[in-house]
This record gives sequence, C-alpha cells and structure tokens, in this order.
Amino acid sequence: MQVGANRWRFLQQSLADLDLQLRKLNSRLYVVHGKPIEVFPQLFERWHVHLLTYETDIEPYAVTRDATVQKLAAAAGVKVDTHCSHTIYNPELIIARNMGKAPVTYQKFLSIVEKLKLPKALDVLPRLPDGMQPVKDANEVNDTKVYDCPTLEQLVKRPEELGDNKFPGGETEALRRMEASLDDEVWVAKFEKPNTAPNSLEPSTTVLSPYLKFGCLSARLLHRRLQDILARHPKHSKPPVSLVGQLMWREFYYTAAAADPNFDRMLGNAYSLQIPWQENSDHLEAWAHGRTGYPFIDAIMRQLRQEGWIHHLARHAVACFLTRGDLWISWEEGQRVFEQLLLDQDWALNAGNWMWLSASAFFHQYFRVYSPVAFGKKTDSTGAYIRKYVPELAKYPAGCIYEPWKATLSAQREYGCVLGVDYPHRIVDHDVVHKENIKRMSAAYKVNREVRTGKEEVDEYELKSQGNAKRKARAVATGRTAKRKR
DNA sequence: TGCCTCGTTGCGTAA
DNA sequence: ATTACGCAACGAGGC
Repeated sequence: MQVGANRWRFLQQSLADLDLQLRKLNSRLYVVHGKPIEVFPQLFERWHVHLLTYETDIEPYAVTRDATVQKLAAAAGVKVDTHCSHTIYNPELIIARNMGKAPVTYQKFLSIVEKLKLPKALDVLPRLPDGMQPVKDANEVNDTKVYDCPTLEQLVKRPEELGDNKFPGGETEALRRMEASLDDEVWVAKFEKPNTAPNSLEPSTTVLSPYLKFGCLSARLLHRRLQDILARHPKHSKPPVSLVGQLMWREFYYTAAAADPNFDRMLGNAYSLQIPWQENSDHLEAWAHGRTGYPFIDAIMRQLRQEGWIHHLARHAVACFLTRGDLWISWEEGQRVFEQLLLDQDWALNAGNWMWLSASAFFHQYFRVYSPVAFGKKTDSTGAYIRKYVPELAKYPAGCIYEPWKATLSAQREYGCVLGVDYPHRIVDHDVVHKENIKRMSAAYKVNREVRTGKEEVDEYELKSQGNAKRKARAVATGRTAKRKR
C-alpha cells in the first residue's frame, strides 16, 4: 500500500488525538508495533487477555489477517467479539437480502436498505471503568513509553512532501468539522452534490471523508445527525445527490467490494469490463504530477498532491482524463496514484469510483466525456482555481487560462509563461483523442457483449478444443485469470 | 423474448 | 437562465 506523507501525518494526528480523548476517559492508547499475527499471541499472554474485540473489515488483506488472529485467539483461549461498525449497514446482510449478490445499481441498493433497520449510533461514555489498564507481569517493561503514539518524525519518512496541514487528523477536528457543516441547516437540507463546485478555493463540500475513513467520525453518527436536521426541513434533497445520499454511496461501494476480493483490479473482477488500456509512462507521469498541459487537470492534480483532498467532481475530471476520456491508461494506475495521495484513501471507494469513471462498471454512458477545458469553466469562469494551483499561469487572462495554447507566443511572453518552457504543451489534443476513445470504448463493450452472450456456447465448446483464441479471450473477459482468490 | 425507462453530476449548439 | 437536441447509443431492471 502506497501511503504519502500527508496521510501519514493524518494518521499520526488521529492517533495522538485518540490517546488524548482516552486519557480524559481514564485510560490511554497503547500502540503496539509489529505484525498482528506475531504480536497478538505475545499480548494475550503478557496482558492476560480474556476478550479481544475489533471492528470487521471487508478488504482482503484485513479479512485474511483477522481470520488468522481469530485462530490465534481461539488457541490462546481468548474470546473474540467483532462488530460491523465502519459502515451504517452490514454489507453481508445486504448481499444476503439480494439473493447472495451485491446490487450493481444504486437504486437497487437503496430499495434494499430502505427495508432494513437502522443500526444505533453509540453515545460516548463519560468515563471508562477502573482497571482497564493491561496487567503487568514480571517480564513487562516498566517503561510505558514503548506504547506511546508514534511521532510525526517516526511516521513521515519524506517530510519534504508534506503540504499545508489543511485537514488535521483526529476525532476532535472531525467533530468540529461536522458541527461546522451541520450548523447551516438550510445548506444541509438543500445539498445537491452535482451543484457543488469542484474548483472553489475553499471546499464546497464537507471534507468529512478522511475522518470517516480513519474512524475519527462514525458514519452512523453523521447519518443520525443528518436525519435529525432533515426532519426539521421537510423539503429537502434526497439520495443520490443529498448528503445522506453521499453516505449511501459509501455503503454501496462497500457492499459491492465485500463480494469480490479482486475489486481493486480489472483482471478477475466480476464487475469490471475488460478494456485494452495501453501503457504510457510519460503520460502517466505527466498526469500524476500535474504536467498534462491542461491547466484545469493540472491544478486538480497539484491540489491533490499538496493538500490530500480534491472535490468529488474534480476526481471525475482527472479520472476521466486519464482513462476513457483522453490518455487511455488503466484505471488501476490512477487508483495507485490516488491511493498514495488521498487522505481519504479507501480500498472499496477508490476502486469503485475508478471503475465508475472509466465506465468499467456501474456507469456505462461512456460517450459522456468530461471536457478538460469546459467543465471547470462552469463554476470558475475567471480561472482563480488554476491561478492558485498552477501559479506559472497566474497572469493569463480568463479568456485563455483554460486553453493557454490559444495565446500567441508574444502574448505568452507578456504573461510570463511560455509553453514548452515555463509550462508544458498539452500532451494530447482532447478534441481528437476523446472521439477516438469513444470508438475504443464502443469496441470494448461490443467484445464484452459477445463474450457474455456466447458464454454457454463457449463453455461446451472449450471442453472439446482447449487452447483456442476465443477461449483465452473469454477467460480474460470473465476473470478466469484471477490471481487473488479468497 | 423484446421493448421500454432510467441512470448522482457531458458537451456543444440552438432556441 | 433554462431547456432541448444530436451525439450515436451503454447496461440493469422491470414488464
């Protein structure tokens, strides 16, 4: 897993705040270093553990790890008590209610959860009971500093990559942020995600995603608070565009991801269309570092690298650009870059959204392509966002800041930024490539359709003639080459 | 089977 | 400002 400096900092701050809050409750945080399967058996013995309790997780790495820890606990006579609390609903329950399959449309998902009982959000205890400290035995180190939170210096190996600490980690900041957002009840009630700006200078949305991801904020608590507010405002927006709708998107992707351990890759992924993406390390590098020559795209990618958060629609614009829109590079590559840079990096949400944007799964209207020029203009016609994150273009007038190649050479000199010298020429011509790529998408969908409708026929056929090309193609398209199995 | 509607957030152009 | 249409046309789900 790639973890950039900004997310390491967020984790460190979250741990420090958690420790602080626990100390107010008559306890503290004990941070133990090492691999769970090696460390837990030692702790069971050293601390005379009777009960191990933790939150369940759907990510394959965590599922495997937790299964091993459970076995070790059983062997040590430790009772295990797990809770599904990271999401509002239990993904497994939704899958069970949908005849063993995760719903692949949001509306279908909603129709299922609307019939489910809403789990309670727990209240915070005023104080933990005494005796919640670990028992020390003769071998225990007296210096409890070994259990202290890691420091920033210990976690952040490349401090030069740290940006402004715009979104500090921790529950305290999470609750402060939530209250600040919920304070304007009319705004909450009217919220419609498509009408929020991806390129405002300050976030136009709540930026609670990093806090939900790290468990600083409970999705159930936020959901309950939203419902309380909506009850007072009968005329309110609704899923999928409302704030509750945003939480439901999170649930939607968690449910889909829980049903497929290959959710984060194309091959062997039951949801993903198989598309012949092409490798292009120069283009990938230019995209990842904000050097595509498209100011709107570059501004977004630079904001991501500096601050660790970009608006959801900004993610749409750059994800479409990397994949089906312009560069025709695999969504897995984009996923890797986001994984490193996003504070709110989440296995299920990152993969699910990349599949959505690349029209590989869940979303299929691939002829709807975001324009790297026009899209940003709708909410920032003057280009203030570009001037902030691509400062070399700061002197370009509104008329051509989204399309600097339209400025004459003498004008470029006048604005203090010559293309090819101070800022890159655009690496592709959107008007040309996006039309080619729509045709490529059409062809990929056609192959997928043929493979799908010819399935039974091929199944019989392949028994008799192993190794033919059609069989191979189908194996790829249906995920037969899966490497990761649960 | 086939047909229809709908789908979180497209763009460019026209009225 | 808002709406409609062509673009060339997807899959899921329901009947």
